[in-house]
Amino acid sequence: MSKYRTHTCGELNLDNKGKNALISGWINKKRDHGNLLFIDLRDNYGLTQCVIDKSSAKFKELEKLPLETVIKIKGKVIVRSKETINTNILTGEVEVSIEDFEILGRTKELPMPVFSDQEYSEEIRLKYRFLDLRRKKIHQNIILRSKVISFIRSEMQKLGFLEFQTPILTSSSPEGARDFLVPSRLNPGKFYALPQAPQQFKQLIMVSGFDKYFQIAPCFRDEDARADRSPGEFYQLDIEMSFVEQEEVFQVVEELLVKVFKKFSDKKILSEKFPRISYSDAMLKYGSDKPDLRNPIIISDITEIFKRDDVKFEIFKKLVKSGSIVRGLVAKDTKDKTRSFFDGIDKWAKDQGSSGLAYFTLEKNQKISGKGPVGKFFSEDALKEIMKEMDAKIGDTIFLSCGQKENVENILALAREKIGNELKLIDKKIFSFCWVVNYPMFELDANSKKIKFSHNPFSMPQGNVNNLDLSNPLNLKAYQYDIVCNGVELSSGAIRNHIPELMYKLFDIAGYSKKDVDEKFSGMINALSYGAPPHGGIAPGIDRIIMLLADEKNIREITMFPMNQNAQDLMMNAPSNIEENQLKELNLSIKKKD
RNA sequence: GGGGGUGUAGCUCAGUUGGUUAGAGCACGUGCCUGUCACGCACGGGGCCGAGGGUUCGAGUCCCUUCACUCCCGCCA
Repeated sequence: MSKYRTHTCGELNLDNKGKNALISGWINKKRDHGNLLFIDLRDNYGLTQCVIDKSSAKFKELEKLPLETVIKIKGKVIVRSKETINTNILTGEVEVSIEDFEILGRTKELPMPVFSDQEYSEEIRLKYRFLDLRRKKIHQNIILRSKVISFIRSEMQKLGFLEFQTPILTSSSPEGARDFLVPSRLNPGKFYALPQAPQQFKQLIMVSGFDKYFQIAPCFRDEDARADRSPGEFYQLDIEMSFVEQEEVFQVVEELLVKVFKKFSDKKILSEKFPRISYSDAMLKYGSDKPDLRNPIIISDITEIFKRDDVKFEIFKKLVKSGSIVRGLVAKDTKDKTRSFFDGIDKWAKDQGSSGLAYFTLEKNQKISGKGPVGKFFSEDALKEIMKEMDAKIGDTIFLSCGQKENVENILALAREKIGNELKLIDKKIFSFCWVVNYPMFELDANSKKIKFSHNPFSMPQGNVNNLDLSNPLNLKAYQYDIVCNGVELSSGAIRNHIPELMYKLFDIAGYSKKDVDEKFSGMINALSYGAPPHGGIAPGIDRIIMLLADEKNIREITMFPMNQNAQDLMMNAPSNIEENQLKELNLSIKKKD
């Protein structure tokens, strides 16, 4: 028998009636009636109410113990009278009558209460993470995370995938995010980099003939944090398969994600066969490559309307003449909304850094007219055309943005979300997945005006690989795909380019010479030259999946020991200063900041 | 690197137009209370109002600087 317990705190019920029990845990809550004391004892599994009255010699001592003291209680399981049953806890039909107890771990005064639904500052939560993690909601989130990862692992194994570890100390790569660097003692002046993803390794695993690989892989990127993005490290379900085309990757991932989301959430999956949307369609209709498809609002391009003579909206017309575009969206059935609602949207848009949103509401008395600040600029014919183009009806409001494509996409994507929320168009009880496909291989860097890889440089371009027209690289599409769920980018993947000659050509377009490629990607390019199978994969973000399942907006709520926004661990005091001799060994010196 | 928000008791927060001794709930301490489950009641300890400077007869409150936390933009193949 265990020295500490015969049962956990979530275990006792009517079956244990009259039995002796030994339970250990934290004092979650006391209710002291002076002559009668209730103690809720908590462990990982649940709560058990324990009771003692003043006739017991132990009463006085127990009464004095502060919350969160760890104790062992010895007592008898007794059945609660009907009116004192607590249906909120697993053990609510019984309680333990305390005969003896022992203090296992004392506590100082708590810097933050454990028993409370209150919210606390991140600072205190992160510094005392071990207390924070005792609290119910986050404790359950972390358990959920563990279960999801175990489930994924076993499903992947069932699907015939093999799990492999890849190095944590590897080489810095020029593409992508900023690397975390680790100085090498044995190779003075040289550095390892922590992997941003096991990208090259997983491809090397395919070249090595292992066929189907997965890993719950830590990834390290030294970029600034966001609510949904930890600084430093995050986890991906890294997957790679040989001898597959895009569709075969889709099949595996759809099946897996549907299983995971069905098992761990009550929310409905809108379509188990994820709809596919081309990147260009997504940018047009949703202004974003991570559209929230729960939101029914769709963006349309009506630039042409502003070239008509019966449209007098001179500001937009002038901009259109000089190359701007006009796109807009329809807020359905908003004729009864107040002026302040519309102005609020316009003001909000300006706060987002745009030039604002023009709007008018469609009315019909004798004839169709536009009501609102810019409504008068449109003839009835023009309005009819707009209604046709945008699928708008009388009583709807049209919001318009005019400007450079990128800015228009941006503000309308935000407006779509904002208006969708304000009009309560977004069903919070569903998951709406989609594939975004046909990403461009290259894009123009806005600052340098140079052509760069738009996603992953190792992706396979679409078209006949033996006779690819590279004269207009910006038109080239790649077998590159993302999964988006409820507006969250869940994963990114691609069919890889396994043909070295083609890879040199593509890198050349992005400004890398053959020599550059040979140096920077030596492991990969070398391997591809010795008989590489066609292969492809994907890497769903574990943290984001858990966030969706746990319905949390902040990644720290599903991360056991996260860093704060400045990439500091307040509990462990990382990063920290190091000893002079450590620096010396590494041949490093710190330049003082002035 | 840039913009917004917050900072008052151990914790969560009030604090009016600049005006006496800065409040509440929880936690902690003392006492009362035998069926509570957010138990109740009474009393008590606890404050460099993030830090520094300024305006003023007088600053938690106004101004400047700075620090911390957070959200967003940039960044994140």
